[in-house]
Amino acid sequence: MASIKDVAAEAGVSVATVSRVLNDHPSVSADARTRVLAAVESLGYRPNAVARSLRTDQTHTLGLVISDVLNPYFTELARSVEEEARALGYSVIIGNADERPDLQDHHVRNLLDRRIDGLLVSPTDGGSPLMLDAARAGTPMVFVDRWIPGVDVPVVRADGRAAVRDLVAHLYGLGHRRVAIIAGPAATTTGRERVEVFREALREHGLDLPAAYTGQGDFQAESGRRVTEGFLDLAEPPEVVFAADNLMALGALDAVRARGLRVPDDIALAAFDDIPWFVHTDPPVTAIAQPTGELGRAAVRALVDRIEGRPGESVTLPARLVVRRSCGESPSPVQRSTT
Amino acid sequence: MASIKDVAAEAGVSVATVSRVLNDHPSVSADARTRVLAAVESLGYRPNAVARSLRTDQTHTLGLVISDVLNPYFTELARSVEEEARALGYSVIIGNADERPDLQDHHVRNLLDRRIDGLLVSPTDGGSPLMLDAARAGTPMVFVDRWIPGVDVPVVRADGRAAVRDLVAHLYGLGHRRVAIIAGPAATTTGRERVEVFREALREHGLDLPAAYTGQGDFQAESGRRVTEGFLDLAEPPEVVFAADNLMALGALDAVRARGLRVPDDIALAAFDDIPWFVHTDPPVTAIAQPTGELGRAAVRALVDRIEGRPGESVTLPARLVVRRSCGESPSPVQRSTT
DNA sequence: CAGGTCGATGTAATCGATTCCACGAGGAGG
DNA sequence: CCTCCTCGTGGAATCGATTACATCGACCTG
Repeated sequence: MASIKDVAAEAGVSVATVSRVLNDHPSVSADARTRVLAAVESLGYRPNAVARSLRTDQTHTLGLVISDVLNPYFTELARSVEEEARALGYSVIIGNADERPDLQDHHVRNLLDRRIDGLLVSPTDGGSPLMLDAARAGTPMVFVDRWIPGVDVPVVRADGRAAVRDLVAHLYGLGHRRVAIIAGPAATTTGRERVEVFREALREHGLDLPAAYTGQGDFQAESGRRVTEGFLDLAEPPEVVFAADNLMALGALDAVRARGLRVPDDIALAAFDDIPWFVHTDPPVTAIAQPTGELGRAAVRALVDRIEGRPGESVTLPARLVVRRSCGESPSPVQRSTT
Repeated sequence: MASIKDVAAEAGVSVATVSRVLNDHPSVSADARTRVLAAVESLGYRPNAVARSLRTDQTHTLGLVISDVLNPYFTELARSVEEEARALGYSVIIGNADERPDLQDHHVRNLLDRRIDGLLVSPTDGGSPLMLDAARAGTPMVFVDRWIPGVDVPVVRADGRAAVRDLVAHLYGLGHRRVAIIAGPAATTTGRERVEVFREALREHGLDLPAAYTGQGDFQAESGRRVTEGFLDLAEPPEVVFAADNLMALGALDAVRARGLRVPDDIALAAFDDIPWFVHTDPPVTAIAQPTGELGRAAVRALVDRIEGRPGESVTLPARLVVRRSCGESPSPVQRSTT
């Protein structure tokens, strides 16, 4: 690989001049500039980003640690993050935590060692010391979707409260009274919050969320299957299952199908997170849709603001209910989705 | 951030000794070693990967440029790639080309600038000069899923020939005669190959694949929708549509549903690439399943072999047909999938 | 015409690691 | 007791960029 020295030699100037041309510094003569550019061209020279980073202490790279790449929600998030970052002149390195705190820490450490300019995390647990230290040490950081309470880091997320309330009203209107939830890990904010919000909304309708109807999942498909099987084994199974993310809903569908039962006739299903496939599942799944792309973009903007010395604010956007057929047919045609 | 100098000062030794301890070089006294480790611990020192890479000319990082992150097939591939790479001591930087050659080149350039040790690509087109140059210049490289013919780079992929033949036999057995395909971009190997293999298999049954039944897609959902609408507008629409990937199958489902038609009664559907959601679509989709995880792992092994100076071989694994209900019910219970 | 300013350029320090080479101490062997 | 190794260690070069500082004309101005 040609280095800046080779270019300097070829153009008959010093490395300083080459560097100036490359970073278009004003005081370079037109003559020198053309000679350098010609040399760059003929040698196919590309600056070594490693050397540049060492010197400038900037990598123009963002780290993104997501909870699970197999989850279409996070995939879409990752895509919008990369897009916005690219538009702002940054690259993104993605780490997949697979919902495991140890893997999450592995990636955070790795990204920090690579001296990324900023970190975007959707934490899988409540308080990795590593991340707390990094935040305290001043590493620019933004939480997206999930967060760690009590840490002074901007949070970009969706508020599902209103949508969950709409969902419960919808379920109640369809006559469902025995309602269950497949929760996410209690160590995550979204894991806890979705249960609380759901329970609260139920209470407004005078409904209860008993322990037997509160299954503990981990946001991955297999746990959705397991919990749903537990529900179906109960003497009095619930009439509806609300999965706190789309993968656990997939697992729930697996479990129901394995028993030869049908949604929504035998048991109804709703999910947090809407994804394109929910339109085509059997039946189409009623879900709470987050403005995923907008979240990703807002998170990047907040992070880049922090990196470049501007404040960088928390953002909360509303989620909304998308009614389909997995909870039963609505007698009154209210709130029907267009899809 | 503490540097190696700080550690050296704290431990009362030279930076050379610190470096030796960190890379466990044999000739360091036990005394020095403990002092250095204590200093590392107390300062919370972590070596700067950027500086290290500059000196050693190794980043212990692989670049992975995939065609589309929103495609679950590539997501699964990315996951297995990262897993295997991690096991072998490498990190992975993912670039999403979004099926666009310009974006692909952007990422390849970016990765090359970062001096990644090796490149894993699933090319979106037939001959990016950038990649050809890189390959010629000796950058360790491996193609996965798709490849560029005539370039001396190992290819790790699935062979769908037998599975496609099985699929056609299945379709023929169900009485289908007017068969259409939604092809991928002709610039990709898989885009071309899947059509050819399909046409060949049809010919073995005396069936034809007319131009009107050969729609041009781009492996993304929207194109599947568009092509399927075209098919449905024909005076004599096909009885079956075979989508060359799962996203175009999703688009096809959208189009069929938008017309108020049903699969498989009005039109049958099959897809290349199997994904978990196909079990739960309405109806469950008959698909050709690739050994995705195995492909990702084999690709990483081949690439790391190249990087570390070993040969690094091409690998071809068989794909297989998974029959579900989207092509119609089989009168004879042959070849039914277990899922 | 002297002095000052400005534009273009080169020299060299620097970032944080790794590693070659030299050096001194101590032990083995003649 | 002298020589020769070996072992542990430090000094300094190096990787490829950026950038502060010095230099040198050319030009402007009083």
